[in-house]
Amino acid sequence: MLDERKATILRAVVTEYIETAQPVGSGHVASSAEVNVSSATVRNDMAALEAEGYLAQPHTSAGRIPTEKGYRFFVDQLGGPGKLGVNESQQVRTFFSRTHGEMEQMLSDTSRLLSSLTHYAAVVVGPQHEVATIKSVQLVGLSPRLVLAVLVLSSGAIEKHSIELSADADDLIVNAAAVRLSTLIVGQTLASASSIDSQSLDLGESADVSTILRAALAVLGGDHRHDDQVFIGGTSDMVASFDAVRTVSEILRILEQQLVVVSLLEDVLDRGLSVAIGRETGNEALADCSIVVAPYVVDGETAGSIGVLGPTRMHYDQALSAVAVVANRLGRTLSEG
Amino acid sequence: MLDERKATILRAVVTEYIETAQPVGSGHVASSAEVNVSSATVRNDMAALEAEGYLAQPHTSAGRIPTEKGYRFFVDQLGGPGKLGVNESQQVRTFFSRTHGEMEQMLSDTSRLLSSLTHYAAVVVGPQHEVATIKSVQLVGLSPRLVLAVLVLSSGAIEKHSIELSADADDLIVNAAAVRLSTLIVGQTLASASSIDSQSLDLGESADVSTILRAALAVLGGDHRHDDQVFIGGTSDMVASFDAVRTVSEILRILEQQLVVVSLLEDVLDRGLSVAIGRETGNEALADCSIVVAPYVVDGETAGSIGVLGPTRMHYDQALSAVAVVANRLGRTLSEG
DNA sequence: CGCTGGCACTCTCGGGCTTCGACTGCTTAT
DNA sequence: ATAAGCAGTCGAAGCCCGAGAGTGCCAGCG
Repeated sequence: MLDERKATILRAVVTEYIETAQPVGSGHVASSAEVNVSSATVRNDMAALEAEGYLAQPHTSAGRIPTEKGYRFFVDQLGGPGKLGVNESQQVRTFFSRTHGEMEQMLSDTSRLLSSLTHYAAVVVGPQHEVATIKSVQLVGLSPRLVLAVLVLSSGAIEKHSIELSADADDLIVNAAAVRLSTLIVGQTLASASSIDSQSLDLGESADVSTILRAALAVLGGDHRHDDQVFIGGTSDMVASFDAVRTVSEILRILEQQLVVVSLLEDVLDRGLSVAIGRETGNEALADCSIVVAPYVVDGETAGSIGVLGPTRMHYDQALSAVAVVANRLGRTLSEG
Repeated sequence: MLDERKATILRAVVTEYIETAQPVGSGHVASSAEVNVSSATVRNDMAALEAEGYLAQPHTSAGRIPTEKGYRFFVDQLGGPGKLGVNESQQVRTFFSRTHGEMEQMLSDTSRLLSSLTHYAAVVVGPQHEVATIKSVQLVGLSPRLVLAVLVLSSGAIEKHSIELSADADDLIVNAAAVRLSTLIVGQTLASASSIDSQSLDLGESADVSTILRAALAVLGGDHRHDDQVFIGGTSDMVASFDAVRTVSEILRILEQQLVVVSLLEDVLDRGLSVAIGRETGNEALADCSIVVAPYVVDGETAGSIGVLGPTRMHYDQALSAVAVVANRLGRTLSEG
């Protein structure tokens, strides 16, 4: 597709533009170390690259800027994440050696780590609950008609659902229901628990108990996509990469919708990508942004994903390695527990 | 301090500046409805107001801009929150009539509501756990040396703490400890539970059980300030009020530090204020921001606080009423449960 | 004595103009 | 094919100037 020299020139333009945010002229490229031809030759090739859609000119007599296609080529030929700098890998190492305990805290800290590594916004999507098994279930009556179901999952995550009853229930009944519920679902995964047919179980129970049981199972079967835990950090860093407040506001609006963020990451992963550039993200408001994603694996299963969101002129190599390393370590750390 | 006319003029300048973000000249003020003197007279008074520190001039031959002192006077003479517009109160009413269930969800939604009412960033600090009583406590063994303590509070909130043991513990022992722990702390408040002297209780227990108990009580006694739940919404709206990306980035950096945000609000409340203007916030990075806060009361006790963060040229009356109304309704809604 | 109209002055903002410089594309020579 | 040179283009920066908004001050008026 592109001969070697054109590829080198394109690489040089992208690198330079990422660094300076200024259109890159043929002179700069020619004087760069990797290119050993005159600026005139570079000009010819750059004109060809523009014709093929890799570069664009803001206006005549300005330098060239990479298009999305240009970034895409650049990213593809990087060929996977490289190594992290020494400071960065040190930072990752000490982070994961110190971290322990509460999962939320840890995921939140991870998003901070990732944003501090990349200086872009970092997104950490917590493990899907579907695959975790239920360690314990408890029903607590908060008021006569309000019962709280508290699930503890093997991952250490906690899920709670409130159940509103149409009739008062006293503690004895609630406890009976809790015991029965435990025998039914402890040890199962959330997914299998939620598929229990509530019709098949009301044998031998009192009416009150089975009412609660049915309500509880119905709640469990509800939409678990809302339970995705999302941790976003480093928005202030990312913002500094843009110069229009307008753009910033739009990006923040996206980030405030956690469901959108999650599906954004999943979409990218589903398409088998680890980087989405500009409109590839599938979101018009992110036309000036790129996303770098990686899934992380806990106990052999893909559990969740992490990613960074930055400008299209992102330091892709650093972002790729940071995301890859953190995803890897995060998965390993969560597997140990 | 200020005669009636000067006060009216100051009011007019502040109102106009909040609206337009442009320096206000004597002509505009003179032609406004409340002022019935000539622009020359207004000029004289404005010069006096500037000398007294209420107004400032970006440069000669520009109009005047309110200083912090000017805003302060303006806010003080507002005399408490006014009424909300009909659309807004309708919005609040439908929100609180629909809301129910999970506390986190509700607080998060509340921050969305507040930001949509004001178009500024909204902060909702969840109820302090100290005052809630413990409804239930459960110990779940996740791995041989890792036990998760799950507390359900009367407020419906859940607290979880992981306990790392120095020796393996099997389920029987964990269960025994859980039972004992329940009798000790259920019904108490978190504060009183955490003050239980762990020395006084190891009578008659097996060594394993009392080890777990001591560890659990120690964890409960830990720093609860980290447990403050903070929900921040509407940053994208707020951002639109500023024009320098630099400023925006600094403000976001503050908002990312939830502990800072919480103490910011509490500081303001502690000083007996409901509005902090510019440097009054005590944070240099918020020099261009103002904060409007209100505590909310659950079951007669001050439980938490809500607030909005916007530019110093904020619509104070709207923000004050929105915060007041939402705080009121939120407190009432949480009291019912 | 306070208010007002008038006046001279100041300073920013925007348009128009010019210069400068960084590019490009093309043509021609090697 | 590559390089060198050259003419042409276009934005950015500087400059000037006029318009406009606003001020401060002063003198006169009720």
